[in-house]
Amino acid sequence: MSENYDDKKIDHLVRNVSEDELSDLAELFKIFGDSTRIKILYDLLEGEKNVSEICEDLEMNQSAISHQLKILKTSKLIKSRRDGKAMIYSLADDHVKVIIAMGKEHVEEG
Amino acid sequence: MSENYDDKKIDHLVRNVSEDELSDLAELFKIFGDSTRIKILYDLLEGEKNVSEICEDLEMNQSAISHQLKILKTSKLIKSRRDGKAMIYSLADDHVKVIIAMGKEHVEEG
DNA sequence: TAAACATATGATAATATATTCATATGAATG
DNA sequence: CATTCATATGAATATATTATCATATGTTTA
Repeated sequence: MSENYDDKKIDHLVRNVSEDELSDLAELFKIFGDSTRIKILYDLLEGEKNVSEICEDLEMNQSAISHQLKILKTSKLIKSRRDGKAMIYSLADDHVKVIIAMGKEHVEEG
Repeated sequence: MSENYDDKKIDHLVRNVSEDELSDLAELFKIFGDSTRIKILYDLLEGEKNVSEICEDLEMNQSAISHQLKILKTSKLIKSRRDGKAMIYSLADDHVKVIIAMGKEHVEEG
């Protein structure tokens, strides 16, 4: 991540957002709006992990995790590669970190 | 808004987030994860508005809007004051703008 | 190549959520 | 003070979503 967010950049990003773009945004935030998924994303901030590791970290069963991994992958928030029998997942980009950080700041101040 | 988000600040915010905090974050993002609510929030970026104005802007009926306004207010994303017969709503803080901006940047690049 | 291992997937049931309709509340006004 | 206007709210319905269970797929290894 090499970007820097100041007032000017934020104002520019927020200008002229169409209804369709707002709907896309809602879909994106919906992905973050589930505690299982956000825990998976946060888990992957530590680095790439396979499904079993994520299951252990979250103390949840494999099927539930796999279902949520699929949703996260469809949303392009994570990517995967195969390593032998295992599937290894990692974050697709740095926005996850920024979005979590922004949310945390709001929650902290509330 | 007078803050500036750089890598260092973001990394610090993202450090040591507890399970409970992640659940709170999920709840926050869930609020953004509905197109009616995010449209209301975006509408209020223009400034404070009463319920009727929001209904017209979104072309939705008053009851649906009021229900969502209540959810937004409970989440402390908006605040309200009375002006005669009207209730006037406005954003509670600047995080809304930042969170929408971050989301938009992700959506644009996807 | 059969068995074991890791993950994915489909169906189901339980739960949550959004909108609508009807109506209640609260303020202004003739 | 009765009516109108603006908003809020409760109930009901429709829809979406999540976790679980059972099982399928794909990979390695004995």
